[in-house]
Amino acid sequence: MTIARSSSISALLLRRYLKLASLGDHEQCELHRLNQRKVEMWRAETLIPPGWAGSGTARLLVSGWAGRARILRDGRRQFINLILPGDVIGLPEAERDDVKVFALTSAGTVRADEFRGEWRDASREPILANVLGLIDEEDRVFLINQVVRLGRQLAYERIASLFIELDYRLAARGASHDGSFAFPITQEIIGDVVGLSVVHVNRTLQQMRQDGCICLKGGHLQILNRDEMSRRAEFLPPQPHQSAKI
Amino acid sequence: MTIARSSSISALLLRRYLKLASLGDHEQCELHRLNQRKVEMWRAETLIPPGWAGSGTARLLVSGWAGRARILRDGRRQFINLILPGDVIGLPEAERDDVKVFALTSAGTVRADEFRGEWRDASREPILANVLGLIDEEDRVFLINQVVRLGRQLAYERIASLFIELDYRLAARGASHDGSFAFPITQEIIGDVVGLSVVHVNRTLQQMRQDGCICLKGGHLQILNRDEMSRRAEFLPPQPHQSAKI
DNA sequence: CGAGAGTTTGAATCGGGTCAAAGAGGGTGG
DNA sequence: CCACCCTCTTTGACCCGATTCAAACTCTCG
Repeated sequence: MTIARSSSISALLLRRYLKLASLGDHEQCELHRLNQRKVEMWRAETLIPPGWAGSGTARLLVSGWAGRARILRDGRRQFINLILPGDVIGLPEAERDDVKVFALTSAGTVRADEFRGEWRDASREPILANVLGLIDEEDRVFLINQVVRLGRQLAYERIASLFIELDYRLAARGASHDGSFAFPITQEIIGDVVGLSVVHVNRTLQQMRQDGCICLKGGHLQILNRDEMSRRAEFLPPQPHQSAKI
Repeated sequence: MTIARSSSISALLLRRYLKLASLGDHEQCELHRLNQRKVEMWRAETLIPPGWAGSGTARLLVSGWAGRARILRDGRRQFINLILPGDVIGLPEAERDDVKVFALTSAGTVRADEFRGEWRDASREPILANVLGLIDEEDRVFLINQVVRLGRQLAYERIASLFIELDYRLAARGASHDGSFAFPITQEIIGDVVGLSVVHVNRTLQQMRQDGCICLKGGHLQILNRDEMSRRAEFLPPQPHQSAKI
């Protein structure tokens, strides 16, 4: 029953959620309500006003990329994870005052408190609540991948792992085709994600180019040799649980 | 059919949970049921049989330490987090076939599927479900700390951060007093937690001793200079949310 | 009194960081 | 349309934190 243009907010979410469960008309209608919301744009600054943590509000990122990071006293910065269009910002477990959410590009968000309230209520929204639960699970797997990357992988492996993961996540939203996708962040940010210096990120990217593994230019990334990249990355996609309740 | 001594399972959990919410008689009774369970001992091997993931079962660690780790092809190992007495093993989000749970000492567990089913049902167990939610939240904060440690901290800082975090967690269970607690794991395991080689862990510990920051011997750790250790660690304790529902 | 596991130490090496400076784009205003 | 500027990328030289290899030492336990 949805007409949803291919670029609408609900269409983005639908593409993603339909890979996790089948949504009925009701659920699609619910998601559709998001299209009416006003989009607010932000410029490379925090997407979460200080003191917002635990305020019960949530926002949905509809365009641009963002990232959750912690800053150490002396300025060192570490991104916990990257936030892509279709991800929710402001979940209580994740948003704390010591962890800031940065807009990495100009980014559009809409209010979406339903993601914390109604839609998580399994008795009222069994399907949606289940899907959101599966997504939480995926996110936790990505966090685990991040730990492994940072703890035990070399520069080449870390970046390969990140790229493969991004491809995986973007593909689920229809934003990556054949390992080719828009890639709007700087090498400095890559460094703060994978725990390396800009300089070394650059050298490693050169190496990947030379190996014929990637083509990265003009804000666009293409994974040319997925086998080699996957092998190095040892990336494990989150296998959704067979026993998804209901 | 155990008779609850002060070291009983339910007492351990009670100490911890009472810091997060006030439990009524009903909740305490529920927890008390755990004391009747048969304890199974394990020796330094996986606590989760392969294929167990998503089977709906959960176990409570009642003695000893464990850890969740991922092993890379060439043998590199990275612990995602440490599991202490009173923590639950087998939550669906965390237990996947590619992540193994190791017993780091001989360890006792009891079956505790309630942690995944009944006790998480907010309509039947509002208080318990809320407490378990808060604990999930804490765990996620510790995961974030782990990412920051591995991504942007030096050896000294990483280990200091780990020690302070362990003290924090153990104190909540009444297992640490004045920064002094039983510490049953080897330096090799510390290394696989904080992403360093055994050798360098050793050197760093020597340094800490020399600085008068710690006393570590005979399976016992004492934090002698908490200020200095905290400063270096930049450890942020998980502030429980002011607005805990109900 | 071994034997094995864990800890400690030294020496050589390496992955990655830091510093510094030179290119490359991409906007903006004249 | 060009000059200018700011941000991002790239490259070289040097340095340092951490790893690796190897061997000695210590402790515990049978």
